[in-house]
Amino acid sequence: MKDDKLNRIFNATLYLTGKVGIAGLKMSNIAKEASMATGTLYIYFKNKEELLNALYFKLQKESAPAIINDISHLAINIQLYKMWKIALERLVDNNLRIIFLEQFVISPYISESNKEIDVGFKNYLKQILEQGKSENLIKDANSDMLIALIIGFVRSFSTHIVNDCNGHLSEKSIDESFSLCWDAIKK
Amino acid sequence: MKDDKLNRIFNATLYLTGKVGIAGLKMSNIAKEASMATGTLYIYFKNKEELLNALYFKLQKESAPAIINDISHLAINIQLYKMWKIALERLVDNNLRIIFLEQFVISPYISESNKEIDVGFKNYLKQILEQGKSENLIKDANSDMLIALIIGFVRSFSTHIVNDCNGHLSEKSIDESFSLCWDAIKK
DNA sequence: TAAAAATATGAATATTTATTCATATTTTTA
DNA sequence: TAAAAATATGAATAAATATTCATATTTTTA
Repeated sequence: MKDDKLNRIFNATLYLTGKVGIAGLKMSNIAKEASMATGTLYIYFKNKEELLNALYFKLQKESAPAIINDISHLAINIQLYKMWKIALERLVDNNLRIIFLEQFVISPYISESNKEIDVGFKNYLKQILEQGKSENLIKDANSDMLIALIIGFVRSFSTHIVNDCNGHLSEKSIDESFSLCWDAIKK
Repeated sequence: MKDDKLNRIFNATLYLTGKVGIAGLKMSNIAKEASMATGTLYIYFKNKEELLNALYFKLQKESAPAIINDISHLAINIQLYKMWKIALERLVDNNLRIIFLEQFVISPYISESNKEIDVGFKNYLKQILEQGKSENLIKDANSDMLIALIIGFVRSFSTHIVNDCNGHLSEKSIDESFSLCWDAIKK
């Protein structure tokens, strides 16, 4: 199955990036981790650069919030809570992705075309925040500042959960952390 | 002057890490950026690994908060404000350091001895927060969660200032961002 | 099911990049 | 200030790692 091989390659790459960083990534190790011969990697990708760019592209695509339309009719704080929950759960489940994405964007491997793709998450968040401000629910602070708080916190907290709590994220943690977040941004 | 050469090497390494990541770091480029011959690097460092570890060690040492003792008699919110301000200003001034540190800790270059060094900042923050809880000023939430919010926000916001505001950090920004932070953690 | 096509292998080769070293320059010593 | 020591140079070499390719295996086609 072709997709299976691709996934094995991608998973191996993510796993190894978390372990040794992009600086330590070797094609031979990726192949070994994916249980295949080094040469096989070159059947699926022209070279290392294309492999990494393909993975980046896939991760970017997947990180687009799938739930945007379903929640737009809800109250702002509920929308934000749902986004918070989904983002936090995703980050905990996919902590390796963050490491890869953050390193990749400043690595020498990133292609020009991939540079242009950007997370819709931020824009969507911004939109909700602006609406919240107009409804007088959210502080009238600079949106970028509010976004920095939300995104910085969710990332930092998810890393803590992964590193110090063995990846176990309780409902209580989700609710309490969102509560902190909400207290910061609410009017 | 020996120190000058060392600084040139360190600055070149930081600069290039910001530009191409640790994955893209080449001894020849470091030398060129520092305006010296490649061989000269090997007079100051045994090899690439030692150069990077030395830089990491230096950054870690410098990041220890120098002002701890001066402010411990002040009210908790003032202590936190001062720490916030200093941390934010430092991060904006030294954004390249964060990039280096974050990549380095999971790179294959980090030595065992350097793994043990850790930031006193978190511990100090924890201490202040615990005191704040006992004085009923800070929410009775898990300290690691509060720390994640503070550190995540300050990092994320400093990155925004560097990337989108040309590194210009106004007093207003410092105060407003701290105000968000304080609203999140205060009782 | 036999030939053709596609996929897989990993040792051999090519490429990149770290490191060395013979030589040159600068600084220190006495 | 002249010899000795320290520092600097960058082309040559060594080492690490990406990529290819002759060969083997598996899958598809008809």
